[in-house]
Amino acid sequence: MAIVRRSVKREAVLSLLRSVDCHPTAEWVHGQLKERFPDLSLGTVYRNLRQLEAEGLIVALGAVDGQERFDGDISDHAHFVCERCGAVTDVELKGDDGLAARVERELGARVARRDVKLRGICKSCINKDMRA
Amino acid sequence: MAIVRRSVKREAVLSLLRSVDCHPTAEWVHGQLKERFPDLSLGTVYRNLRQLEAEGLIVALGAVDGQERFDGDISDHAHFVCERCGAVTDVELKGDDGLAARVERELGARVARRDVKLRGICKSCINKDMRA
DNA sequence: CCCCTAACAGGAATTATTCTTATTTAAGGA
DNA sequence: TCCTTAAATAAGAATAATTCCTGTTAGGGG
Repeated sequence: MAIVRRSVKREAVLSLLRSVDCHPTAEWVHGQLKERFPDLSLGTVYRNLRQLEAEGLIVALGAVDGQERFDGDISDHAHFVCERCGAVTDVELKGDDGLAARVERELGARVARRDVKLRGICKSCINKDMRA
Repeated sequence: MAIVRRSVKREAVLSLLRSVDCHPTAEWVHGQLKERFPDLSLGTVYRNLRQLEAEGLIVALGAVDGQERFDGDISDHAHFVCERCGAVTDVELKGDDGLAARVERELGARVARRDVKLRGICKSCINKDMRA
């Protein structure tokens, strides 16, 4: 019988990601959990993030300014990325546009997930520009 | 008056990107152009790719397997990314779904571009799995 | 012919991420 | 409780894509 060990630290990474609405980097996660686990190493955070992603419990959103972002919300939704400050905001996606089905038909591929990102300048960066 | 110097190498990078339908990495571009410019350095390729992107003449698609991919086709279209072999395929996008407009309204942001990616397994990787 | 500036090669530096190794931990059985 | 075993870990080394730096070259305007 497979020994199923739950890692307390991995659970902590997962629930942290689920509890925030930002889209943290590995380093941010490490900083947050350092309080509760003073000996937490950055390598452990990376390893657990990768494992959680492999299990489909979290999603990697791609790098913003050279650092990977993670999302604990695995529901189908889009993201707005501010190219000025790097902030990532969730955006509701209404229904399926049939794109995945079309790609499966036209390319003979199997589509596992879609990833919709909008890039631009967020409200607060626009306001900063005004004041400048 | 601004001195506008055309860089032969930058032009070569741009027209190479425009002439292929794959979505190359900087290293691939460097390898291709090495024939014509034996002393071409990888740093120059990176610099020119960045500059072309800043000018809006090419698009950076985000990293696949740790390496940035570039696209010389700046028309609004989606991409299918094979998670097995890393191949990137263009997918036509039919019209605007109004998402960008909704985000501008709801978030007060300015949306510059949308980026739609589908991930999964491409046809040829599916076939490889069959044979295995 | 002389500046001025962009462009360049070559290589060093940076840095996010992964890998390695020795160690610790916890679960389950005896 | 003690032992076995495999996952989990910390710490730090290693990797590798990308950027930065320095000295040099070359073209165009004046």
